[in-house]
Amino acid sequence: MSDPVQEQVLAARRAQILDAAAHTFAEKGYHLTTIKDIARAAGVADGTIYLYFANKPALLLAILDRMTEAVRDSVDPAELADLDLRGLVRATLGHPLRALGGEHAELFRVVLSEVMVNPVMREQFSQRILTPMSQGGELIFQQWAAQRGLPPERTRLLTRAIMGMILGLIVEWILGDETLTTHWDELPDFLADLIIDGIGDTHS
Amino acid sequence: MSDPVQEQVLAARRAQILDAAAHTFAEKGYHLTTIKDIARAAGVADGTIYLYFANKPALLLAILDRMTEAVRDSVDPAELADLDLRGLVRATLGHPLRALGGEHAELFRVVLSEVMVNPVMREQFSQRILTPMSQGGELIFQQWAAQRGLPPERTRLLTRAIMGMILGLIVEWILGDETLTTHWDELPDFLADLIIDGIGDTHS
Amino acid sequence: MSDPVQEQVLAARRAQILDAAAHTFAEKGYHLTTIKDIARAAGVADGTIYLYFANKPALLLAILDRMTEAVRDSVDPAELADLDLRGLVRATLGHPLRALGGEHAELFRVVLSEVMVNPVMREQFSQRILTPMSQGGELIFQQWAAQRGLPPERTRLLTRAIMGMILGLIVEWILGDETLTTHWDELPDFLADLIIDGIGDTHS
Amino acid sequence: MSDPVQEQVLAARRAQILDAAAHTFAEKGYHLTTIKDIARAAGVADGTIYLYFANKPALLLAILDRMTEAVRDSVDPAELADLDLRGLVRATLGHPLRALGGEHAELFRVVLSEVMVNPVMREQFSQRILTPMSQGGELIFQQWAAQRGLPPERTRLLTRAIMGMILGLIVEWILGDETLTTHWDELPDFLADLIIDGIGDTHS
DNA sequence: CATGAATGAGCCTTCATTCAT
DNA sequence: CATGAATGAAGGCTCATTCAT
Repeated sequence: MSDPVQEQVLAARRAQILDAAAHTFAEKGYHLTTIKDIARAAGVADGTIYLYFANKPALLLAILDRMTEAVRDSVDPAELADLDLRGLVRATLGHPLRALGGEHAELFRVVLSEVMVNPVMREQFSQRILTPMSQGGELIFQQWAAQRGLPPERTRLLTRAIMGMILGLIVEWILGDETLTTHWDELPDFLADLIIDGIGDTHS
Repeated sequence: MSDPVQEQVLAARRAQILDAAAHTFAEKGYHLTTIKDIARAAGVADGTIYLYFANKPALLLAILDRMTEAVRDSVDPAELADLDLRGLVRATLGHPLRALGGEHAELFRVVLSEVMVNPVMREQFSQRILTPMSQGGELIFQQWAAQRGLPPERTRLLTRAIMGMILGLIVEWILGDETLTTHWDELPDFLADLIIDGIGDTHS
Repeated sequence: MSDPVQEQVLAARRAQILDAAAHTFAEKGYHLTTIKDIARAAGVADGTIYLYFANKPALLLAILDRMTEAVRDSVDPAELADLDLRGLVRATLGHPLRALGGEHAELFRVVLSEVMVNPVMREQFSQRILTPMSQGGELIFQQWAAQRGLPPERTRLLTRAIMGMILGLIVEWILGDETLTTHWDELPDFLADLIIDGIGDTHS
Repeated sequence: MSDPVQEQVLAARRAQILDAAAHTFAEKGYHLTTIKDIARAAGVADGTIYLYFANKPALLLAILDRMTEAVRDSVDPAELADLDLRGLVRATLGHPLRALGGEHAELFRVVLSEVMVNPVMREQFSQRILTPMSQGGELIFQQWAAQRGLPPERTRLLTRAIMGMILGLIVEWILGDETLTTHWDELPDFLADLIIDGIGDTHS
């Protein structure tokens, strides 16, 4: 049990199964994937999976855990320290767009799909991904808003709006929007300008 | 067959089944709902459902059809005619937020969940909801963009960003964000201001 | 009820349904044919069929009845009267080979298939087709056997052997034997020679 | 997988299921037999059957395979080597009459019934049973026919006629002919005489 | 720990039959 | 008599989960 070598082996096997699950889920979707599919992809027996995970939903939850870490690790607070507003917004937008819009997209699609429909997953997703993002975003804008004398209510809505934009763009992208596929890399800049300057002709 | 009264009866029964399906899907999700569940909810026998719909997926598609009509009917072009930019944006945002965020939300959740994972549903959703919205949005901004000398590319991205914001906010709201639940009605105004003016300190 | 015109109409409708059933059974087989298939082919409603036939098996039984008549009608006792042995055998063989091997074959296939497995059909088939054929055959050979001083036992076996040959050849033909398809018309002559002369080299 | 003991166990279970299927099919017919029936008869769970057979038709095909082997094993070429014509014909007839007419008859009935109606089964039956029998028979008669200067065409028809006689007699027997039931054992001798000598009064 | 054969509840779907119109 | 919508029992098959080896 407490043998560190043994623990490593177990952790490795767990990871191997989770890799297989992620890969298969991404390919066929959660409901169309069978435990047998995952076992085959992982090169283990069906029963083995139940030595590492309680059941099929637990696999998806574990994948969500992993995604949580990936998102968390992609944020470097130090990096945000000396940026001006535009840089800040640009960075805030760029991270999730890159983290979730890249190769993890197929998996994110499956997770989000289940999150929308499964209460347990929804709760976990909110707690681990959405809430931290909201709070992080609010923190960033709070300071700036205080200087401008804006009510905190606005900050909260602003954060939601920006997060929504990110989430929605990823969804649109997942659904196959060609314009987004082509211009994905330009988005952070474009959106930062949009959010900061708006589109309005304020001088006329 | 061609008896108009009989046709009405059949249409009513179809609607009755579809109502039951929508209700049950919304409650338990698509995959956890059985045909028996729907039949019971509709007060008909299992087999009766197959007189009106080819199979289970067809029920979901029919629901998507219904949603399509609901969204389409909620837009009144005449209403948009003499609005200024701010009013235009406000209206553009308000419609889908109300149409999909209101009572149809539970259903929208199920549909979107399946759309993300099921190619057939995705195709239909893109064709019937997303593409019309994109084109409508682009049309609206095109004229305005032409006056400002902006490249059409920007118009396209702008449309996506705004649509994304709408979609993402609905998703966030579905996932249970309290701030959004509380301030849902203020969103159109708030977002219109954000999009037109931006948050930036333009005078300094 | 006793209105002769009305009776004609009813008989015609019954025949129309039976035609449709025969046609559909022949095409798809008994078990793969649905009442709806037959109704469509007959141009009537599903329920109408039950006004003329008790249930699905009854349709097959009625078809067997029809086949019985067809076989019976194809035999003309007068024709057999002044034939010599060879002619007699030839005629005896030719009739069923033509009656069941021709266009009725598809239907005969279905009937025989069900006869082999369904006790009720088997009983009927034996009573109406097999037994009459046996008795007819025995009658024909009896007289001839008596002249030769053969025991009646032999006559009975001989009849079975010849009937078996006919039945078996039809089955082989149904199963797609090419040699038989090509030489079907020569069979009566060939078989008559075989049965009468044998293949043996009787002089050596 | 490659454990020979385990393989034996699996083969035994497969046989056990196939036995149960054969028994139940023979009793109730193919279409009236449910997977549950077979499972119960085999003493296993429904799902277990699908670990050994792809689906219900596969069970029937496997039974056909078994019958093929039984027929093949019943033929001993060496035994036929030094027989005269009469002995040869007698042996040729006796084998299938015993192989298919004995205890396998019930099963043969079901198989033949389905063969007549199901293209896949028909193809398999032709390939595995009918064609080998034809070719075997042709081979046997060819040599003899060559000596007599008969055209090969006749040999082919002769083989079909004899095979047809066998097949047809089995069918008649299956359908419950009492004369055949009583005199089944005498058939090979009787038929051999009939085929070789014919019934004709060759001297008159 | 690993295996994978076995389980059996449960799902979607079909279709013969009925009966109100 | 004719219709055809409605019924609901039943069937083939899948697959998450267990447990003896």
